[in-house]
Amino acid sequence: MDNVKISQALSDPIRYKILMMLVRSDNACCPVISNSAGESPVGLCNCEIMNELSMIQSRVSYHMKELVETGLVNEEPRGKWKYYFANSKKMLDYVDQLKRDFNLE
Amino acid sequence: MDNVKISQALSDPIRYKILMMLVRSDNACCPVISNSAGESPVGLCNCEIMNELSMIQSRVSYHMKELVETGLVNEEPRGKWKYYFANSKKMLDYVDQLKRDFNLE
DNA sequence: CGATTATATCAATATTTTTTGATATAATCA
DNA sequence: TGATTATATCAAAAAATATTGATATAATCG
Repeated sequence: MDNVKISQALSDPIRYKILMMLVRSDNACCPVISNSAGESPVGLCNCEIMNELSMIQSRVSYHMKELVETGLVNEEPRGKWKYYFANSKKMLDYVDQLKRDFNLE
Repeated sequence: MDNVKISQALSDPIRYKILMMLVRSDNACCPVISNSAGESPVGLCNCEIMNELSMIQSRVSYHMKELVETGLVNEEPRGKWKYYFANSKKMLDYVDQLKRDFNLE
């Protein structure tokens, strides 16, 4: 199920942290941009995450791919950078499904 | 963090399914019992889960231990059986923490 | 254009998680 | 009591994930 895959994405402390960073991201090391929804400035690029978490580049790339694959994160290439945005809609869907599956509230 | 550990518990399709079964459990293969909160009949024993999911006993044991360790499931030994109950409070805590961490709603 | 910078991917390794079968414990039943 | 039944645990194997370093791609900068 979709929720299992998302739980799996959230089950790594690094990815969980990155998601929180994205949610809270304002502008970054990289040039300030708007996302496609016109909100501005939001998003983080790989390099920012690397620096923030002191991780090597391929490791960041790997985890971002995992996150993007679940839909929890959207990406937007911009010049030589790639920006990432938290997808709140998807997060909410996850929570709502949990509530349904586990009879909450 | 606690939420990472819980996500990890939810990230296995079998455990996710068992949780749903527990939430929906009424009475079972084993004698009908009440849980310590006096609600009755609820809970499932190992054997029920084994049969339902066609899993060997040690595998069920392993997954139940994982679930109990997160607090998502409570256990109650009763004679030679062990009954399991979904802990809705813990599930709600998880959801609430998600909302806070990811700025939902 | 060539050099630099950002990111992706790949193969090898390491680590973690899951599964199995065997054995242990402990309660009930006859 | 001994036999049976339910569950736990353990060691080994299998499978899945994560990490690293190397190399590839592709955009920008001078």
